[in-house]
Amino acid sequence: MQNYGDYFRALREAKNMTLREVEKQADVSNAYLSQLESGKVKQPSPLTLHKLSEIYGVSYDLLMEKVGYPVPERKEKVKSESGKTSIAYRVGDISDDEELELLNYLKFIRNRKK
Amino acid sequence: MQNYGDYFRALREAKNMTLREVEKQADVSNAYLSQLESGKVKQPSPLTLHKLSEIYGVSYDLLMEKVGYPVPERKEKVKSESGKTSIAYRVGDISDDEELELLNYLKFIRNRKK
DNA sequence: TCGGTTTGCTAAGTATTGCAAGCAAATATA
DNA sequence: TATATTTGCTTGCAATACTTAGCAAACCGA
Repeated sequence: MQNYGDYFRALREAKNMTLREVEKQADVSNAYLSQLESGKVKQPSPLTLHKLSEIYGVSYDLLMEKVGYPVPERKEKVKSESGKTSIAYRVGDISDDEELELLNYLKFIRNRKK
Repeated sequence: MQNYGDYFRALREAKNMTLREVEKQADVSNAYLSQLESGKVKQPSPLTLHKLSEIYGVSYDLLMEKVGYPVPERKEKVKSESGKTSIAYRVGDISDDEELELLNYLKFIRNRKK
């Protein structure tokens, strides 16, 4: 995993693009791209990876994983009508009692504001 | 959220943890955590966010989005004018301000019975 | 009250991301 | 051949993530 620079270079060359072409489209300097491809960059920022993923047509997740960032779990359950998952999702794990109190408090907040 | 430092602080206090407790579990210095919570850090690394997400029991995705990193594409993800993920995707109809209030109230709840 | 411990914070330092400028070799154009 | 342009690369720099060391106030038991 030391040499994902080669991987980025392969992606670019597969698209027959020059460093300066990628620079223009991704708004990332050709200097930095060169460093990236020669293994002199350890962990490019998620934003940079996101731009490159769009240009090269590979998934953002894949690039995140390539450079060693934790990758979000896919099976995250995220939606609920009752609001339980939703509140825990934003506030952290909570007990049923706490959930009830929070929902009541949320109601209080909203009535107060009116 | 402009100052997500408050959010991280609320998460920690809702768990009744000290900076040094989080430091131990996350292997992130208490000094840096303090800077993070007081808004002196712009974009903590994905690895740091991942560790904190596990300790605080919130989703890694949520923290990534909070600090402004691109989040992996999801099926029906819709962007609002502000660029943030829309309410339709976000679970529950909870604003950032409400979220902070809920976290602070949760902290109150948990300290109350001691 | 006193001495130790806890807690949050700041200061200073290291390492890395990413950029602007510019160099050297290859390639194109005359 | 001679000149200009393209291409990848290196150097020096600013910004920032993150650490170690340590300070000041609050806390706590004797």
